[in-house]
Amino acid sequence: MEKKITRKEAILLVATQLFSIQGYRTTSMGEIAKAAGVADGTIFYHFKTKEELFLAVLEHFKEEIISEFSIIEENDTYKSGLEKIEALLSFYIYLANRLEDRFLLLHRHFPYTLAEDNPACWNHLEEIYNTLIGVFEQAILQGQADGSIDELPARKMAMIIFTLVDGMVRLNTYNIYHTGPLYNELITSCHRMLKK
Amino acid sequence: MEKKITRKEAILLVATQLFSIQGYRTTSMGEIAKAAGVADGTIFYHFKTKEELFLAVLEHFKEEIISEFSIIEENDTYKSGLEKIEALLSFYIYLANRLEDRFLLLHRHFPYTLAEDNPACWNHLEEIYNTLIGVFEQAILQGQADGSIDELPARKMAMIIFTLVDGMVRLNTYNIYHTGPLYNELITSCHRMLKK
DNA sequence: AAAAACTAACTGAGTGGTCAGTCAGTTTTT
DNA sequence: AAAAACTGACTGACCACTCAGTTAGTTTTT
Repeated sequence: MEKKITRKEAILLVATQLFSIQGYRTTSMGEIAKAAGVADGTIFYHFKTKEELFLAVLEHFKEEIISEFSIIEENDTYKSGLEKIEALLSFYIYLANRLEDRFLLLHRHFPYTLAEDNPACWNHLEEIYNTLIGVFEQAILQGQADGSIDELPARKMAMIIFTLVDGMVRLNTYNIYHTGPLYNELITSCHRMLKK
Repeated sequence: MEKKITRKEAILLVATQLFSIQGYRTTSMGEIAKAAGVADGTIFYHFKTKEELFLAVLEHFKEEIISEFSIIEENDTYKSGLEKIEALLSFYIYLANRLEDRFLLLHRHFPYTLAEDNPACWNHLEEIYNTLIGVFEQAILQGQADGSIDELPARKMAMIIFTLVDGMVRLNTYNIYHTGPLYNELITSCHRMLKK
């Protein structure tokens, strides 16, 4: 028995793709309606405004991110903290590929502009970043406990590593450089940065 | 004797700021005209379309970047390649602060979307990135010659380092985290990455 | 069991507003 | 006087959002 997708879910799905790929301003509500196979008015029945629809998209992504990384966190069978960092880097790149459109959304400017005067938006973004940076921080702390990682400020180093891997994902989606061939250098660089 | 600014220059200046801060789609030609103290039609006298105005802004930024880094390249009195990397990291952050709006433009999505079907735009972006990455690459090669930097693939490591600084600048402008306190960790991380 | 009443989901034509680009005419420069 | 620079009212296209009404399904009444 297939669970049949509701119209509201269809709208949210299509909106995620179009907002991500084309951008918020560039995507019209009519376009979303058409792509979702729904009348223009139907969107406004489920989501009061365009902004509210966008926030629903962002909230859904937040929940997805948290869920993905909590699975990784539980399944914690790495030998050392340093090895866990390497595994997390791989997973981050894998996830950014699998959830390509949502990560693209995170690399657009609109969410951050909206966040300036929309506390709900700001909270979603903060939770997303806290999750993404948090996993690296935990691995660093673990590595410092087991002796595989040097005594460096854990949170700050986590931000450095996040910045690096996220920057690579971003550069890749912008199509200026293909960062795929940089994978080995990413791993060894982080290794050199952290090891005792 | 002040060199008096032409109307065309005034339009270009205002357009740079507004496109950077507000975004391309969100900024109307009327808004630019008003801010530049010029009639709506005047913009179209100097720039045929909005897209052409944007390209002029990007081209101007490209020339600015190239000029800034060629000065640094000439004034080359650092003891070792590794020390030059550190100096370049500082300069990058200093420049990203001084040319805040133009760097913001580089972190928006529109230029990359436009580049997909506009070769001129693509060339501007490529030259900008080649300049930014090139300076790090040269410093690495120099460091490998003088023995201060390990034998790693120079171009790839330059991209890694660029990604790291640029990602920090970007994270900072998005106001989620203030990356200023990460400056020391940035320097030491790059040092650990590269040193023999 | 049939009819009536009610309800949530949905529709699409219509509205007011915005915006890139035009153009006929005016002002400034050479 | 000719050319170049400039003006601002105007146009057609687009867009977020509204709303009066339709449809399908459920509950209540008879």
